Parts: sequence; C-alpha cells; structure tokens
Amino acid sequence: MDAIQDEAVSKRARGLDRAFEILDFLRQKRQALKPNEIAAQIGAPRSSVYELVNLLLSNGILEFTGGEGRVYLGRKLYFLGAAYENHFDFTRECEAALEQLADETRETAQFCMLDGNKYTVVRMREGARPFRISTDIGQSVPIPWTASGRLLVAHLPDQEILNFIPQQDFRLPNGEWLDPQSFIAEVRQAEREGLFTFNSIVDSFTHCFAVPVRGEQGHAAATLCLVTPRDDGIANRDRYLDCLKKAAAGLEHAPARPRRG
Amino acid sequence: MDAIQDEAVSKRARGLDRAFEILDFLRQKRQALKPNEIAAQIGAPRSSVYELVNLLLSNGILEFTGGEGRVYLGRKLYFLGAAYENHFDFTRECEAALEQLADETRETAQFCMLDGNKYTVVRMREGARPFRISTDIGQSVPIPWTASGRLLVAHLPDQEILNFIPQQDFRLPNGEWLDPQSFIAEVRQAEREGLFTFNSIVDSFTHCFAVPVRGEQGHAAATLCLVTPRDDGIANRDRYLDCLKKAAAGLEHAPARPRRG
DNA sequence: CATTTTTGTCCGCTATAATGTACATGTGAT
DNA sequence: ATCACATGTACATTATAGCGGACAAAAATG
Repeated sequence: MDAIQDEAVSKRARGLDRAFEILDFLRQKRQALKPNEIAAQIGAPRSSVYELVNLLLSNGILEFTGGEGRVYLGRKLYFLGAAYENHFDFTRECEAALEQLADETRETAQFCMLDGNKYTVVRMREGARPFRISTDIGQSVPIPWTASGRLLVAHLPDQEILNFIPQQDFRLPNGEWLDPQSFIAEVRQAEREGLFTFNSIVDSFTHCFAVPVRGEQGHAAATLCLVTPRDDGIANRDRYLDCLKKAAAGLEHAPARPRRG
Repeated sequence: MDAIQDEAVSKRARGLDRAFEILDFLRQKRQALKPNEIAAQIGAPRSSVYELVNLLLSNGILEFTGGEGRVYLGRKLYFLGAAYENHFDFTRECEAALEQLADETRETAQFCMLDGNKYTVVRMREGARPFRISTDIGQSVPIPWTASGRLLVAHLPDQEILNFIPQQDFRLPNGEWLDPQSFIAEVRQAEREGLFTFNSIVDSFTHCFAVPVRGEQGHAAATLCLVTPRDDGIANRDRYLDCLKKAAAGLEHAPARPRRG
C-alpha cells in the first residue's frame, strides 16, 4: 500500500494525476491563472494542460474567471466539498469547540488536519487580544514545523513517518535543520502523553498547544490547538490543556455518520 | 465552443470523466459504497472503476470509510471546495442575506445555483413557522421544476436552453409534461421582469419567489428564493419581492475577488 | 516597423490507459 | 457438499490519451 515514488525521470503523466496537480496548484496559488501559466509553472506540456483544462472546464471542475481566459477552481468542487463536509459532519461541532476555546482562553484556537503530507489549518477562531495571533486558513505547512504535526503522524511506524514527510520539510523556516530522529522522538512523546506543546519554531514569540481529535480508527484524525504569546502560554499551561482536552472530547463522538445507513 | 453530444453509442470513456462520474455518483448517493457497487450502478467496467478508485484514494480525493472497503468523497475535495468558496466569497454575505430574509419574512429562504444542468439549493434558512417548509441541501433537481430555474438559464438563447436541459426533465413529478415552449416563454418573462413566482409544481401547497443574483457577466449566477404557503405568499407578494430584491442587491457587489490581483 | 514573447490551436506518433476476460476468494442458500 | 453470487485481483489487447513540435495570432519590446 505504500506509494511508489516516481524515481524514473518521468514517463507520461496520467491525466487524472495531472488534473489534480492543476487543481492543487490553483488552490495553492489562490488565484485564477491562464492555462499557459499553469503549464509553465508546474512544468507540464502545454498541449496536455490545455486539453485537461478544457475537459475540467466542461465538467464544471474549473471555471473561467478573472478574464483573459484565466481559470480557477469551479463550482462542482464546492458541491463535492460540501458533500464531504456534510458526511463527516465535523463543522458544526468544530465551530462550537473553537468558540468555546476562544471564550475560555481568549487565545487563538485552531482546528487542523493533514492535507496529503502537509499540515493545514482547517478552521480558526482568533483570540480576544489587542494584537491577535492569526494564521491563513488552508495554507499547506510542513509537518515538522508544527506542534500538531507530532500528533497527526503518530499512528505511523517510524520509518513510514520518514517516508511520508518530504526531506526538505525538516529544514525549518529559520534555516536550521531539524534532526528527523529527534522529531520522531517528539512524535512518540506526543503519542504517549496525548498532547504536544512547544515554543513555536516558526517564530520567536508564540507557544503552541495541540491535542488530538481521534477518528474512526482511534488515531489523530485532526488536532485542536491554541496559539498563545509565550509567557501567557507557559503561565496558563495546565488550564489551557484542560480546555483543549475537554473540547477535543466533545468532538470525538460524531465522526462519520451516513444519512440512511 | 458548443460541446458535441456523444451520439456514438460510446467507445471508451476517458478516465477523467469516469472519475468525476464516480465522484458525482457518490455525492448523489450521499453514502460510502464499494467499488463493485459503484461499477454496477453507474454501468462502468469493474476493472476500470477499481483502478480509478485506487488512483483517487491515493490522491486523497476518495477515502475509505464505513468499513468493508467502502469509499466516499475525500478530504482533498473539502479543501478544494473551501478554496473555491474562499475565492468567490459568497458565503458570508449569503448567510447574512438569508438571515435577513428569514427575519423579515419568517419564511424559508434559499440560495440556489446551477450544478451542471440541474438546480441545487446551496444554502437554506428555515422559516419560523410551526410547520416549516424545508428542502435538502445539495440535491439535484430538474431545472424546469423550480422558479429559480427560469432565471438561471435566462442568459442563454432559446435553442441552447433546450439543448442544455435534458428532455426528461420536462416531465414533472406528478407525471405531467411541461411543454418546453411554454417553459421558454416563462424564462423570457422572468428575464424581463427580473423575478419569477409561481405556485410550486412539485407540490400542492407552496408558492415560490425567486430573484436573480447577478454575477460577473451580468447574468444570474444564483438566485435568492422564498418558499411559502400559498395563501401567505400571495397575500404578501409585494413585500416579499421587495425583501428579496433588497437582499439580492446586497449580494451583487462582491462576486469574484482574487487575493492579490 | 521589425523582433521577440506570450498565448492558443492543430496534428501525428506511440506509450499506455481503459477494457474484457479469466481467476481467486468469500458468503450464503439449497 | 454444491451452487450461485458478490467481491477483489491479474493480465493481454488495442483504442486513445498524452506528448512534442509546428503553426499562427496577438501582445509586448526594441
């Protein structure tokens, strides 16, 4: 079941993969692009991209927008995403949990998941401070940069974790190199304790708290996090962790519930 | 630019199309299914479906859920849909408009769009009546069955409308046949007046009001609707239409707004 | 103007993706 | 036990999808 890396210098890409590469690229760019630009920037043959874009357009997966023949993600994707959200109905409880956390702690609260082999903030509630600490929703961040990351991969064996996370993601934003073995150690610690906290390694003034939200198979399907100023976080550590655990417990009951069954 | 209809009895289906056929099918079913079931129900070769499902699984487009090898729409779709929603940032204003409508009229208010060649309720706010009139979100409904349908296709020439809407969608739920020409006439009337209202043809007790929400190119990108008991609707017709138009006007300002541009 | 770059279309070649078929296993009915 | 059916896998065949490259219009550049 482990995916083969494409070692071979690349033969022909499969249409489906190319298509989702295009979609992911547009999502990452967060703006409409011309087919030509897409081709150039993802390094794919122009003729292929043109053909795929036209196919996706005619399916409603992409839409013309922004003029000049630019395309962006289409309505169909919204509908499909809404169906996912509806099936794994975490949104309602999730918002409630974040609200509760924000009320109790006045800190920024986040609900995070994996997106492929990256970490992503799915929903967020800003804290009530004069200077709020905030994050972009839906941005892909290397797993090792985050507290949640330790929890989200904890169900995997060591070696699979190392295969799963791209090498370069252990290079921290300040240029330092995070030793994968110490990362693994932190993962195991997080797994044992059911939480992870640290002074953020992506900046110099925040402290992060993360606890798992366990899914169907019992491993962390998501995390709830608090992002706080360092001194506040350290001062309120126990209380904050209690709040997080309470909120996470409230989320763990209604995972997947089909309509009719 | 007009799409060719696939007259030919069908040769080989393209992977991409098959893939999105699978996704749409799962959305429609609103439940996890085994690959085998999918193949049988959409009438596709089993081997093809198995291959595609595996591809989609490895991309995060589909996910195992519900056990027994059943699959359903995956997290990646949620992320892509969220990016769409974020780009065409209608959600916030949309909820506000529905809230306002529900407050002012106490009737069920809906925000509707086309999904391919079907009509879909994207968001809804139930009215404040003891017996609420409600609809399922995200269900695909034939365009001719709905008041909004008249507005959503009004930008097309007559012939293209007839090409666009599947023949069988003119068969109403009560078995009657709606003459396409009278449908077209209603479309043109709706276009002239900038609204459409009628006693619903999908049941015997509701009256429907729809006004367009115009998008980039000036045609109805969506509609705002009220679904009311017949007598209330007819009694309050003018007021309700005013409320709808006011709410729609509030939505028409922020259509597509790229992040940086 | 001439020249270069960007953008979109068209077409032939061939690697390969979609398919049909056969096979293997599990499950339940008779 | 035997049969029927549902479910998943493996493989050879061949229609075609992805690709490269040619062409041309349009836009930018000099």
